[in-house]
Amino acid sequence: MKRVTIYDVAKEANVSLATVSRVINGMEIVRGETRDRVEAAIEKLGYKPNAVAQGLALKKTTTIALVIPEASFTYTGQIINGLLDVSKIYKYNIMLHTVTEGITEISEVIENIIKSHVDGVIIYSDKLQEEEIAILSKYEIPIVVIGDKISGHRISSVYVDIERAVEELVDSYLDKGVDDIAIVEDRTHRNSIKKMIAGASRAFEKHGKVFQNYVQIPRGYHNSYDYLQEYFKNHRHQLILTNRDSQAMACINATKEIGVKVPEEMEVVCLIDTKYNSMMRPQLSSFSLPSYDLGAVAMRKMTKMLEDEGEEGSINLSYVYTPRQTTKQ
Amino acid sequence: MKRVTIYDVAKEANVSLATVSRVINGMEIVRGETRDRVEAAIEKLGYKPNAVAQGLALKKTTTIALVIPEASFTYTGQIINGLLDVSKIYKYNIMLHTVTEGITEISEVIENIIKSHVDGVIIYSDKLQEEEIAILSKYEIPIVVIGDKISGHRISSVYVDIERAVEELVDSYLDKGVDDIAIVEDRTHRNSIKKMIAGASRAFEKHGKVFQNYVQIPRGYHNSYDYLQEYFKNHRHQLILTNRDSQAMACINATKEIGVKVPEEMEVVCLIDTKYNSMMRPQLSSFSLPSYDLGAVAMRKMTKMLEDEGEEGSINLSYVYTPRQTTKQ
DNA sequence: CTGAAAGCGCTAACAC
DNA sequence: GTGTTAGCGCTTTCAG
Repeated sequence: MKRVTIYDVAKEANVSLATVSRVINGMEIVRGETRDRVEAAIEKLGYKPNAVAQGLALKKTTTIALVIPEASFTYTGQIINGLLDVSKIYKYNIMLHTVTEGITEISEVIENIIKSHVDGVIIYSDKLQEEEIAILSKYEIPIVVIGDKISGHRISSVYVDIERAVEELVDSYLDKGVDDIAIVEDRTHRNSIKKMIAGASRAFEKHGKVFQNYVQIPRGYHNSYDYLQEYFKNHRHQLILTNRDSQAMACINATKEIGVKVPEEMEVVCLIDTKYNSMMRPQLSSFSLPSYDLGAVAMRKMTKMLEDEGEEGSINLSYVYTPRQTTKQ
Repeated sequence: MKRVTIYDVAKEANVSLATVSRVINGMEIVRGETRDRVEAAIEKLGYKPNAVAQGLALKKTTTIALVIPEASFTYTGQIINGLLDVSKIYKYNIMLHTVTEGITEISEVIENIIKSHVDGVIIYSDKLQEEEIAILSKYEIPIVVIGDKISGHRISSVYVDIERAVEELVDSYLDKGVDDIAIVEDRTHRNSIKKMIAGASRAFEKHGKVFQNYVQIPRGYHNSYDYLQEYFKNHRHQLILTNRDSQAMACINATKEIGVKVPEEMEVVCLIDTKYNSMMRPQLSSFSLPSYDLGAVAMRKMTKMLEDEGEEGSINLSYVYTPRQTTKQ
């Protein structure tokens, strides 16, 4: 079937293409009888407006680009779900881009996005590339950043204050006299880890102490598991903080085989968990960061920026700490 | 910064826009000196070709639409990764669409895709909507279906023969005299379940028996867990087959609390697992369907269809059964 | 209320 | 080799 255009419809309905354009755009000024005729023609021909041509004429593509780190969608999946649900409401399409350290040059992705003429871009990346954002800004593309507090001209953000979360938790432990606290520092989420450490440091400082325990583990469950098994042979901590549930599980599984009891001898808390947490034993105490909301709110913010110019700002989403079986109380 | 167009570049370089078009498309016929001048202008102005305009002129958007069920990216995530890696190589953009029963009308998504004028669409959906495929075909949009064997004019597919996988497994158990075998029938993956049952049925038939055990569970881990706990109070099976690792875990956790020993008293095998399988105890015996490859091969197939017309066909990807701790041997 | 025509940015013959 | 020009399909003044 040859793609039918607005001309075909116009001819069929015996009107000009301008009129057809008016009815597909729901303009009220078209006379009822004419409208019916056009709609009949559209129906008969199976006409669908060409979004590409509309995009050209309107300088507006109604699609926004989403940039995420590839790898485990276990975490980003929820963000995507939130984003898509909202994008559906506002009729935006989503162009998906992933960046993988070493594999995908982020600059290529940015280049691509610029060429695409998307209406905006939502970036969720652990390592926020100032430089890339600057380029996008130069082309005046509205940006919403997920996970980092940052704002500016045509730039908004949605984030969770990880630093404060960790600070509060560590603070409460220090109050109880627990001060052998360690943060597992994976290679994949440097930025988050930095914030976690900053939060812990602040809490320690408040107690006149200095925080310095971070355990650097290699990437991937198996590697970190092996590493941790070795590590725990001659290290012990009262509380371990990790970024992801998988890392927390690696710690727990590694110590289990050496006979360390969780939570009696070692407590464990992670920032982000997945649905698998409810299937695992012990169930991890976690902050359950609101992933779905991060996505949904980011998309909502984007639509606002697109509709009423100058709606920039950063939104701080709240978290809920949920103690489960890996902490004492 | 006002978006610079091909005209601006042409003026800056003192050539016609046709020449600029030639150099950005890498046509060799441009004289070296001219090319340099144009490239200098492009660089100076920060010009990026407008993909929308190119799309209109070429009737080719170099973007393909991906349709997946929303919800758990834990499984589809790998498919997406495979797809994106390949799409990067061939310079295609991915438009992400999700369909959720009850929330998103699939017909709306299809409508959207048609308007977008994508070059092709890759569909991964448990319930393959013949009707939707028919509509896409009508508009002559090349399709690659993931997970179902189907092909036709401009339609290809990439799948794993689940039916055979289950048949072989069940057959081997029947050979050993184990015949109290049940399949967990979740509400979410009807199509897969149908194939699993078909496979089991064939094996049973071969042994002069008839398969009839399917346990219908509700959606979601908690619901199914509760349901199964009730169920196992007065039902026992020697072997349980599930679609996802989460469902297998629900069975295991539900029976554990009643004192059923896995794998001694009950064996469990799932079709698809995730990275969490290596963290859980017991580790599930599984088929580990090649999710990443499904995505990668599907995308590769799509590029082939797009380049050389008439490359349709269906590709059967192989699986590997990996016995772990939930089966006896 | 409807039509004619210019223009969105780029490609692809077709001339020169 | 390089420029001219006619579209690609749609929106949007501006007339009528």
